[in-house]
Amino acid sequence: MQSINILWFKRDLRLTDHVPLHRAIESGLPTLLLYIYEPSLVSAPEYDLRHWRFIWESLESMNQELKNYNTQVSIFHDEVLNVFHQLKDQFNITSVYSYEETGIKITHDRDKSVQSFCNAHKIKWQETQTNAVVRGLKNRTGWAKLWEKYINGSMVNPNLRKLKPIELPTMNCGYEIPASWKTPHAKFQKGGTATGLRYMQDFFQNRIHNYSQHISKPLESRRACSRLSPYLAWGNLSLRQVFMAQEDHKQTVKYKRNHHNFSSRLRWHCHFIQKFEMEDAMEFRNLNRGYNTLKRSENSEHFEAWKNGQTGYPLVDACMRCVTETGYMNFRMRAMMVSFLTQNLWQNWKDGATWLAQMFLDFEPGIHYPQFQMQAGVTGINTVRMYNPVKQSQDHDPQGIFIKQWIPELNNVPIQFIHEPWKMTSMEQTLYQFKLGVDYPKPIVPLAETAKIARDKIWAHRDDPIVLKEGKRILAKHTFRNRRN
DNA sequence: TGGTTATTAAT
DNA sequence: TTAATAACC
Repeated sequence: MQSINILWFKRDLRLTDHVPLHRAIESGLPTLLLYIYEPSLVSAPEYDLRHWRFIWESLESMNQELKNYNTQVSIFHDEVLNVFHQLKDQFNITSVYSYEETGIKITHDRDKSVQSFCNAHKIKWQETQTNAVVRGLKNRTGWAKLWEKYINGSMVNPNLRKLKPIELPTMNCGYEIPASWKTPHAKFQKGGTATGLRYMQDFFQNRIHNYSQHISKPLESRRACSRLSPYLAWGNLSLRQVFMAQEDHKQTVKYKRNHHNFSSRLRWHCHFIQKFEMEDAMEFRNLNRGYNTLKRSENSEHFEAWKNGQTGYPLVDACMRCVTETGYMNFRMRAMMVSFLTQNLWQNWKDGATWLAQMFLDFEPGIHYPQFQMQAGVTGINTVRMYNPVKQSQDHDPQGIFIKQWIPELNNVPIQFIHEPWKMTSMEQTLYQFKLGVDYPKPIVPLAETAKIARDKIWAHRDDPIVLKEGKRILAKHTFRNRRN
């Protein structure tokens, strides 16, 4: 039997700055490049067609480049262990190389079973640290230094010329790859390193000058922000690749404020993933278990209204519809959507987190859950930020252009009512041929009242002894101790 | 990178 | 009376 190594791609769909691929190639053995679509992940509620499509585009982009080296990524659609078992029957597998994944429970459990499989068959599984996320830390002491070390390290570009092609026998591995995964969709960003690089170059050359000014605006942010999030989430680009490009470009401009603001957000990226890496129960439970006793309501009608953009609050509804259609939303509006669900509608964060995971093309578990819980106010260490959608609307979409783009029912509503259509009198509704409650819903909950109730409850609960005790634990584990407060 | 309300300072 | 600031949720 032929001895081979396996390079198992997960959320690292690229060929540049790829340490495991480099190590696999340099080992000297022929390396099988492998990607596996897993049915158990495909059926998980966090994932959506948009993700499988993005992955397909990423793989195609890799295979396009690999043509020059007479090889391809082998793509399967079956459970990982089934694929590994069949490969083991065909080859003498020496090592499996991959990146460490900070994922949801399904992928974590799968990794544990892969580890047992490897142990049982004397296969060495060599995992490499992903970006600046460090496995096995007990607290954050020294983590900032590790981040610096990673970000200032050199890129590791594998020598693809050394790849030795492998004849793969016909294998009976699971299912066809659905045609819908291979069909591009114009409204979503296209996957692949080449596309990611084009976004990056365009950002630094043409768009970053509006970054700080437009970052909070639902419409303008779509152009002024980098739009690199899906390429980072799926590993089309490495974090330091983006960071270094930013540093290089910063040297060429006079005003560095935008670069500074952008790079500070690149810093936050690994900070949150590290938090989830060290506290993966956040996928299911409140980080601060003191909040378990603060009960939320369960109202499926409210939840459905939120999901479908039918809450009666124009900016909330526009954002929800937009993210469903396009997979992207800027940070502030994401925070507002979550704030409305968990504070005004007083719903648990879990179902909302699952839904938006599905909708965000850039779904990154390690950022998603910590952010969601912070916004839901269940960490006990962050101040609760409750967004007023009317104020956000007046501040960041004053002309209602974004709102009207996503809520055509409001097309007839004049600008003075676009943020608060419920304030139109029946005479004005007749005048503008718009009927509240017919053309567009009345607000499903009163804004000021629900906000006050939520604020009072959340803040009263801050003094709960378990919240305080947990707060201390969380601070010690997840924040930088050498800092004051 | 919140919002609301009470308090104080500035006209 | 209003703008700025602090306190509180």
